[in-house]
Amino acid sequence: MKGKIFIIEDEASIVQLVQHNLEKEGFVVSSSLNGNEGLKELKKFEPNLLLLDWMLPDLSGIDICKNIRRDSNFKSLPIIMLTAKGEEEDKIKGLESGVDDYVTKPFSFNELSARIKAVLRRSDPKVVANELIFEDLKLDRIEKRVFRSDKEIQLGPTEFRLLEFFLTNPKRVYSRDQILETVWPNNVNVESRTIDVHIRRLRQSINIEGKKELIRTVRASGYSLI
Amino acid sequence: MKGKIFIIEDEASIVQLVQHNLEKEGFVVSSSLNGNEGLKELKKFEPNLLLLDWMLPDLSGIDICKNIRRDSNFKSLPIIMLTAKGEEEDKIKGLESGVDDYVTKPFSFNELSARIKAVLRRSDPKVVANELIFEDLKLDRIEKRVFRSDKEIQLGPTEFRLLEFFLTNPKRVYSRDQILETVWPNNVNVESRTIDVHIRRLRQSINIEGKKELIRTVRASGYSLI
DNA sequence: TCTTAATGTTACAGAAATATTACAAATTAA
DNA sequence: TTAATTTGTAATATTTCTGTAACATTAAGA
Repeated sequence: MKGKIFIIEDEASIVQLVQHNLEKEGFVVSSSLNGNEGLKELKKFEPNLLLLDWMLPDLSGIDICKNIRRDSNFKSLPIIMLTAKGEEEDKIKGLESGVDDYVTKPFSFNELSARIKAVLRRSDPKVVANELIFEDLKLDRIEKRVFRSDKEIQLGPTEFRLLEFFLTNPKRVYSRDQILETVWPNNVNVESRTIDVHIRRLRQSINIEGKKELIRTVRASGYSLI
Repeated sequence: MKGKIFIIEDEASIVQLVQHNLEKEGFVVSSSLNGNEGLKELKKFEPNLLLLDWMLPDLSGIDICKNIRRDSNFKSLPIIMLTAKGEEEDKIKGLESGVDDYVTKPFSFNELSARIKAVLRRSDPKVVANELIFEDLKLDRIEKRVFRSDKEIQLGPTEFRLLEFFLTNPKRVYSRDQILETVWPNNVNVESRTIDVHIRRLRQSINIEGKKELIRTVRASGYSLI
């Protein structure tokens, strides 16, 4: 079950872009171009998260923030602030007014999306997918646990990330280079053969007696989750 | 759903040729003959991929590239660089400025098209066709799987490429030389009779009981997919 | 029908890719 | 600090794939 997101932001183009993409991801979205009205609508809408522009024509983002925090119904509403580059970042960072995160414009939708999910995951795990599931394999991103057929499996950090990666796109074949780029921290240089070893370790961990192999080797191409 | 492609290239004849052919293939294409303007238009256009000339009158391709990579909205926009022959290939190859591929002029449209699709397939699989289908034969380029009448078939790497090749132009007859050029990695020398053997292996794999032969021998000419 | 060139088929050795193992260095926990 | 875990790599084993040569079969024209 995806959650509800409210946007208060005066640049219509941004609202449009974000709203459209979030809806495509399954969120229910409502928005306002204006601070005062936005506040009212927001309280009717009861979102799981608020995207809030820092600089609005009528009310400043900060004022809205404070207003919200005073209202016992919304005291713990997660807020992500949208700020223009260089816009007193320090103030916002240090801000104890209860902003959960902030994103500086211009931002890519993917970046924003990732932040939203990260915040929701912490504050309201129900509304965001924390579990990646494929067949009888389950990975919980919050609890950092992995299960095969309801039996918990112990993985090292790298094997965990590797499995997480495969689970985001089951069946798709990834080359060793693609795996390296995504699973390993940037600018780390490891031999591409190293991946074989981690694949082996992952296989060994997730293959329990009597269940089928889940990682497929595609010669000359790479690996995939079946 | 095909994607959007933007072209920045000052030779009008090239732009025309490429734009026309890409549109014929179903892409939405926009272009600019000029670096500075191109940058602006590009950001409005929001393409899935950029074709970028290496040498432009005003800005160099490299500068554009850097500009794009600094903009968080376009940080991961795939870029294919167009370069004249011998034009500091090494620099471009070694380039860490985030070019995804490059094509040297003069190039055939087919070559360019193939590169574009290969890059898109990695970065943005939604916008490019991943399944090649002919009668009851299906090849999935992302999952690297082949099915005949919904029954999965196991192929070695070369047989996979060979079938992929035939599937891009069913019914067309290819000579052994054409097959060699396209299916085998460049600068590899193999006997042309070797192809017969691979055809045999491919036939053996894709011919399932009760279904008709799919590869046709055209004496003195070559082979085709029926 | 005979001849011949082209294609089909088979088997096999070497090559290439992947799997496995062991170990030392690096990291983390105790 | 020591102990335990995790990581990357190199060395080795195993598997799978490739190209070729040798021989078989087929098709088409003389």
